[in-house]
Amino acid sequence: MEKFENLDPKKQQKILDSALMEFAENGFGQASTNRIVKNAGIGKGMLFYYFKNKKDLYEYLVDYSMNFIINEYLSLVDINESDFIKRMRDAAQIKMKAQLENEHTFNFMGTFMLTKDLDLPPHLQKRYEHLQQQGYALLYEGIDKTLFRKDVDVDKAFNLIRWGVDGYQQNLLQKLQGKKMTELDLKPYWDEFYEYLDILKKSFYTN
Amino acid sequence: MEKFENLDPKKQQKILDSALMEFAENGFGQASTNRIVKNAGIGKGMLFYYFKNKKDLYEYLVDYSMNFIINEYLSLVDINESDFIKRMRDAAQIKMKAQLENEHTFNFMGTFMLTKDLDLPPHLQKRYEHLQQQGYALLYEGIDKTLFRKDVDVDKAFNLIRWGVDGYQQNLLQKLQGKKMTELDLKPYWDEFYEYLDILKKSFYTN
DNA sequence: TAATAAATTGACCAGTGTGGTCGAATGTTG
DNA sequence: CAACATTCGACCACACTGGTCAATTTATTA
Repeated sequence: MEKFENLDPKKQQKILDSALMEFAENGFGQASTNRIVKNAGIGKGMLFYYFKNKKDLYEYLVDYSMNFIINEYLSLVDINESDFIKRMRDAAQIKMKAQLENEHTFNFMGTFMLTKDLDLPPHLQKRYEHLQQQGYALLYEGIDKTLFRKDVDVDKAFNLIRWGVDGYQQNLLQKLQGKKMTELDLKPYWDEFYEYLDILKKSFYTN
Repeated sequence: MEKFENLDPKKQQKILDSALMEFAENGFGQASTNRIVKNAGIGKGMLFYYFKNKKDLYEYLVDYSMNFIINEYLSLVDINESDFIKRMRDAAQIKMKAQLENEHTFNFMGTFMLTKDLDLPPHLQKRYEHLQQQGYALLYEGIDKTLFRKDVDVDKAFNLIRWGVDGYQQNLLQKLQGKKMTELDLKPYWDEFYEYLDILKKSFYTN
């Protein structure tokens, strides 16, 4: 494992990306180590020089992805912002940035969370539950419910805002798919996003 | 092909479900005919007695799925309903019903549409484009825009409503996943859905 | 009932891909 | 030079691939 971590970061990332992609698209069982090394541009032997076997590699990826998502997303969102829409705004921007910088990680984690085709060793399982809990807190903890309209069920407004934000994000990701991220100007998209948020605010908050 | 269509419908469906599932989960290339026959509970030979090869089977499934989605979903939505929210309500109910009755078809069509790992023969390609067009019309054709609030961009309201409806539907499907559909009482869920729609109406229509 | 036809099976085929190993070659350091 | 770390891909036994087909069971007809 240390072998892999002392590698040239560029190469490291290429291997990670290749593996994350392969597992995300095919699940653990159907994923092919041959394809991984081919797409990573390394010899077959190296993969098993860095990781002792397929499962070991997979668990490393789970660990890596969870770290990434916690460090580059969840822990960066200000949980003290009690205005739900503002918090969603921050979260969306942070998430989008992380997602554009490392889409394979998010894809991998996404399919991992909803298929779970391998049971994890206890320490990873623990960390996974912690991550879920942190994701939950991000959405629901410490929100100021007094900002919402009185004539609308707060939880429902909650969900509608969430679905709206997610919908826009999904939409944007699809539009940006494949685009080179270098000097990609996101400003107009954020402006549009803010307009959506204004509408949501006008619709679900007391004005 | 006629061989397959003259089969006992129960058995027919079991084979279809097995194949739809296999292709949906693994794509054309990675899908295994061995797994298909095993899960369908038939001998290997029969599959190639009904369909001349793997590709033939796949194309049959595409055709079948498109027919299903058009007949049991798209063509049942009243395109003359000009109230967007009402049309979305109808569409959601029809779609949900179809989806619960035949989830594998929707899964298959879903992954097919966004991966397209096989190019279709022209007549299927045509039908596919027609289906996309029908899906578009369902959302955008003949909507009465005067119902919307004047101080909110109509297209954005459009999208927010769409995302809200999709979000709820997604949410509901997940909750109902695996549940037996026999005597499954959807009424409370539709009631909840209507409450959401009321909120959307209150928020985005002129009152 | 006997004869014919249709439906069904799974062992079998050659070929491809599997996760993983290892001896040899190359690079690095002292 | 020697000792060691890194890298490769041919190679392994084996599992699985899409597809075939002789043999058998089942249904239909005469």
